Amino acid sequence: MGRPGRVLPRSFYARPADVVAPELLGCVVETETPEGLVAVRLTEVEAYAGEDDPASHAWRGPTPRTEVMFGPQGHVYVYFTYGMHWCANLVCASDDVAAAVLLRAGEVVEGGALARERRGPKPPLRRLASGPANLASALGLDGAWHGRDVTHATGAIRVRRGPAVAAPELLTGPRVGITRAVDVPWRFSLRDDPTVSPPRPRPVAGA
DNA sequence: TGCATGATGTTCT
DNA sequence: GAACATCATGCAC
Repeated sequence: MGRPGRVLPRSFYARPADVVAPELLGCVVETETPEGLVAVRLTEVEAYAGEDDPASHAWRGPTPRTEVMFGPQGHVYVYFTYGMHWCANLVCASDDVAAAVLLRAGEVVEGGALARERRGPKPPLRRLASGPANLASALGLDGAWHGRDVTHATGAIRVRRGPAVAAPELLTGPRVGITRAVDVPWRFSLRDDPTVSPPRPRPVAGA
């Protein structure tokens, strides 16, 4: 009974990333593996527009790494960064627009024991899936998941619609951890939610 | 409580 | 060879 609404259809993702992103807040990402099921309610996401967005990995056109974003929407783009972390995006828009939404943080609502096992004993509960690499880790996501379809109710990864988020609970601001297009307010999060990762000061380039 | 820094490897110039 | 959609730790206050 704890399950939220139905699995989001492909049409949900067939819109610009900055439209899809805020609507993903409150929705629940589930991964199912032999180890068990983990479900995370999204509290923080970021939109990346593709080739028109200098901050996007797809900015310079398709590469072996980013070609999933140039494919059909409703798939997951998983990338490895900083030599040790996996991060996950949901591909949006249309086949010829490489837009995606980065999953930045969430609240573990099911499978807490398994998420804890994956993340180790140290992090407090609210930080099990706080931050894009932590979220991916809690869900057990890695390169093996790259390109998978998230729109099938029977798939190993899927996204369920959550309760609608009221406007006052929605917070927008600049994206985190990037050096280009830093002023574009495409970070979306739930106000006052303890699982949202703190904004960190950007390095002052050449100050 | 908050900032500075090291870890660690893939991707692109 | 440099940059990178990050995280945890350590030290200062």
